[in-house]
Amino acid sequence: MPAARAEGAGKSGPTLEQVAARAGVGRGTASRVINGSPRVSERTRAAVQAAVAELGYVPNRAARALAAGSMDAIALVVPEQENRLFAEPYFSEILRGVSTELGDTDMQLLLTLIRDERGRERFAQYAAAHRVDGVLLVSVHGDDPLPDLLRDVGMPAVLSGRRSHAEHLPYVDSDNLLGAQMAVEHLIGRGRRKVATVTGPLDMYVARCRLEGYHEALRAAGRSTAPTDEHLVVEGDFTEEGGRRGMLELLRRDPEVDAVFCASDVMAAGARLALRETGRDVPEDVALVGFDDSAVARHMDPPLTTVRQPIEEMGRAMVRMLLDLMARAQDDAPGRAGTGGGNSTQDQPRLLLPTELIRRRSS
Amino acid sequence: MPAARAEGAGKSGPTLEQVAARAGVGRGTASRVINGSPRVSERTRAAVQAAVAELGYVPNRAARALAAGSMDAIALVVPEQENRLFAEPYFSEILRGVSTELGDTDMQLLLTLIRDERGRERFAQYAAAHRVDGVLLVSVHGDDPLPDLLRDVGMPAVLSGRRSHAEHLPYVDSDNLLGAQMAVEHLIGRGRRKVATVTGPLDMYVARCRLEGYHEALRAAGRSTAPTDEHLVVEGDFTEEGGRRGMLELLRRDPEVDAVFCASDVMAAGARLALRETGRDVPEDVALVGFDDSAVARHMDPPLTTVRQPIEEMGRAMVRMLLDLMARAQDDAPGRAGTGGGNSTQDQPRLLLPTELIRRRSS
DNA sequence: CGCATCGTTGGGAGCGCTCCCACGCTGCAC
DNA sequence: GTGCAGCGTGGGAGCGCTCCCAACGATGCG
Repeated sequence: MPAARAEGAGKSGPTLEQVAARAGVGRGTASRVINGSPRVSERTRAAVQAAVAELGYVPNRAARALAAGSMDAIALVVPEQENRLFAEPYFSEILRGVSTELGDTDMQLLLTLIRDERGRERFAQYAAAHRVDGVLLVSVHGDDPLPDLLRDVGMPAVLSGRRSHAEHLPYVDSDNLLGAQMAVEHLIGRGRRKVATVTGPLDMYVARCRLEGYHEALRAAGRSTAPTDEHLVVEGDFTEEGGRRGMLELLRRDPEVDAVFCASDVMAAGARLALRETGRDVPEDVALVGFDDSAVARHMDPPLTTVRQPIEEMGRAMVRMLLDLMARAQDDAPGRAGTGGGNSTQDQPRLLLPTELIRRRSS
Repeated sequence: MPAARAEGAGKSGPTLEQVAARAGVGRGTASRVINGSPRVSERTRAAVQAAVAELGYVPNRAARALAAGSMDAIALVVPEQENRLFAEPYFSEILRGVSTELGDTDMQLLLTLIRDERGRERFAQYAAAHRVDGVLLVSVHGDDPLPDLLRDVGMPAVLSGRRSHAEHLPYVDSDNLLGAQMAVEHLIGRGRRKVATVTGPLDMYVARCRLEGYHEALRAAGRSTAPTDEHLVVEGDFTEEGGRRGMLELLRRDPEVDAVFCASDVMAAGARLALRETGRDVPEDVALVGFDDSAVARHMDPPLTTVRQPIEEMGRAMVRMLLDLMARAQDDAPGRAGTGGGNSTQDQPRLLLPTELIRRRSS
């Protein structure tokens, strides 16, 4: 047992070279073992692995990235628009899912909050220069140029949530329509006669989906969806105050409303406020259902029936999808132009995860 | 205006070499301009900057890191213990602060969730190999070996929150003691006679601080803090159910309790539940104050009086502190052993940010 | 028995950058 | 006029790694 220990005392750990030397093999061979190449004899592999363990070798990412041309890192990009989605459990759960799924890889997670135009541009440039291998885009607005920009420079990217029905980029989304439909069907099933809704801002696709789910449920129940009944639909903005105002407006239009589906829990909280102000009980006078199953829902009085999305799973799925895209990009690059496979830009991966109704006392 | 554009078509952007060539200077000079070295003539600087702009040059981080030995990246480490602190606004606000402050640097933010022992070890090794330049540790437990390990390998690190009164590592914390004291003084000021408290888990320093603030306020008001009054102190665990049980226990010990300071909003929500179960009104029968000013507080019925910490500012301060430490480490390394400065390990930077009482209807 | 083949292996050639040494050149003192 | 700082500057030498090609011994075949 040679007394090899005094090397690389202060700083950075041992190098591949040192590992190779200790294992009595060449640099190339050591590299092969570490990267799991099959073309190595069992004996050699064992020797190198022993050396790695003894020296506590950790590959230098920078060197690896430089030599291999890939960064072993993906960016999670969060546009910090009014930090709405940010404080919600949404973000942290996505993060947890992403991180969990990434834990098995030795891919790095780079977190990028985009605050303004300047930040966006900076990131765009950064991505264009291929400083990351892939990008996860959380809650992009429909008019954000970033997604298409990324596609143009050939940077693999996955969206959380579609921007429109015809989303042409890879995405993972939850089934907002069906979720909303279930919520409203639940309300109808409880015998409610006048089921109204406070929608999200209708320039957001997610809001339109939930509204459509509302309509779908009414239609399925054989109830009119005629324009004359549109007075039971009010557009909100996903804020508490918006929910409150929406509820007040509904009550003004029709005091006999006995159920409201709010397109977000926060708006439901606002609606709850309005109901209290006007002396109505929940759920006796008006049943309330939200969407998101955020903390607010559990803590409302009464606890709010709501629709849960599998957010953590969405994060995980996004990562899986992105890694897949990255591998595909990797394979496509070297030569093989028109193989039999035919991965046209048309078959972008997409995934719709199921939503679930959480019944609580508000309905 | 030469028609130079067809270079580096598909992949990665232009290199320093290309920039230098275009500017008609050497590689070294171009590097100097880009890194803002003062030893460059004005003319040359302008020429290089023009070339950079024309080519859309973005330095290759990997190469820079490899050559310079620094990674231009810091890690934000979040131990994902029961994801408690994670869902709270705490985490997202810290993140916002960190990200904002980092926006001015071109430092990268690496997010690392540590889920288990294995993850911890992995990160420790990672850090030991100097794969990042600094570490931000969020909500470490007192028995976590990571902080000291980082110090041992000379990795700059800043904690959010002390682990004990004698924290010997750089930290940023909020004034929990004074915050709690203000809360309880407020309760006393409102004429409450029997002010109780549900603490956090007392093996956490933050919980002990808040408890001490409670005692301090009582003492300042000339009220007994004798052991006989300890029946007004119940240990909770920062969970809703813990708060509920704590409140029930308090009520059992003394049904005439008329005010409770809960060491977290979530526990206050639990306490609120218990009060409702036992038919007590808030604030008429029992006044309630929480801590954190989380979303729950605003949405409780009635809205919860609570203590706000400047969390985003804490994030920013942590980054500033860490960058400072990193610069210092940078300077210390080259030669200059015992300069006049005398930066012994004793004067670790530390910062205590003020807390603020947010008055709402629950008190 | 010689030659092609295959499974392994060693190590050179960079990846793009920073560091640093050496090289003009100018300006000034001698 | 010679000497010598000092400023800008160019470019070599790596940083630690992966990629790849040549080389090697052990086989298998004609």
